[in-house]
Amino acid sequence: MKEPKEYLGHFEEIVLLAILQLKEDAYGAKIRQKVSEATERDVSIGAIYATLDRVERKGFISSWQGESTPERGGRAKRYFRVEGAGMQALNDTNARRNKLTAGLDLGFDAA
Amino acid sequence: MKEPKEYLGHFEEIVLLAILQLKEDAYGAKIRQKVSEATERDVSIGAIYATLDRVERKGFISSWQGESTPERGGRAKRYFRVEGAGMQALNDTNARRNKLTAGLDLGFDAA
DNA sequence: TGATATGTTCTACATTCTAGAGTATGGAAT
DNA sequence: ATTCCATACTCTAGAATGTAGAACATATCA
Repeated sequence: MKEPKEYLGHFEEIVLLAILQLKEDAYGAKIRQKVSEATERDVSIGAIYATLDRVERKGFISSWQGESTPERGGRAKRYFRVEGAGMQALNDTNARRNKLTAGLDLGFDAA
Repeated sequence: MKEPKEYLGHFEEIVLLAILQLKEDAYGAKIRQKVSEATERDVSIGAIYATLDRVERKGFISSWQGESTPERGGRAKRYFRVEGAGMQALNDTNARRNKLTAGLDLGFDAA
C-alpha cells in the first residue's frame, strides 16, 4: 500500500455528493436536478452522464438497472451508489483542500 | 447584477489557496512547493504557471515583477495576489460544495 | 567569463467539463 | 393494436482545465 491518492475533479466531487444526498433514489435525472439546485445553474443531462460514466470506470461508484416510473412509464432507471473507493476519494480530496484552507481567514467557514 | 457565478476548477482552487497561505511571499517556485506539500504529490512547475496564467486572465489574481534572490541571484520573481473576484470565486465554489455536503455523514468534517 | 542557482516562459498533450441531439421504452388514449 | 407522450438514458463532439518538462533568462560568485 502506498498508492498515490486519487483526487476528484470539481464536477466529479459535486456529482458524488449529489448521489450521497439522494440515497436510494439516485438515478440520472434526479442527480441532474439535485446538482442544478445546489449549484444554481442549468446542467445538461449529458454533463451528468459523462461524469457518471467516467467515475464509474474508476470504481468510485457502481450502477444497476431499476424499473420504470410506475404511473407514467418510460425507460428504466439506472441507479447509482458511491462505493468505498469513492468515499475514500471524497475524503482525500477534502483533506487536500483542508490542508490549504487551515489558518486562512476567509469570508466563509474554513473548517 | 445577476451574473452567473464563477466556479473554480479543482487545481485552480488549490493554487489560489496556496497564494493566500504564502501571503507576501507568493511567487511561482514557492507556490509550487506549497501545493506539492499540501497535496503530497509532485506538481510540475509548468502546471503551476499554466494555471496561474489562466486564472489571472479571468481576473481572479494579479501579478507583478519583484527582485531576484539577494544572496544567490537568479531571475526576478513574479509575485501573485488574489483579487476580490478571486475571493468571490473561492467563496462561491465553497458554497456550492457546502450545499451538497450539508447533512451528510462523511468520515470527515462536513462543515 | 563561465559555472551555478533561482526563477519563468513556452509548447504540447491528456483529462475533465459541458451541451444537446438522438434513442429507448413503458403506459395511456382511442 | 397503434399512436402519442412522458420518462430516462446513450452518444458525439468541442471547450476548458490539468499536467509535464524542456528551453530560456538573469543575477551572483569563483
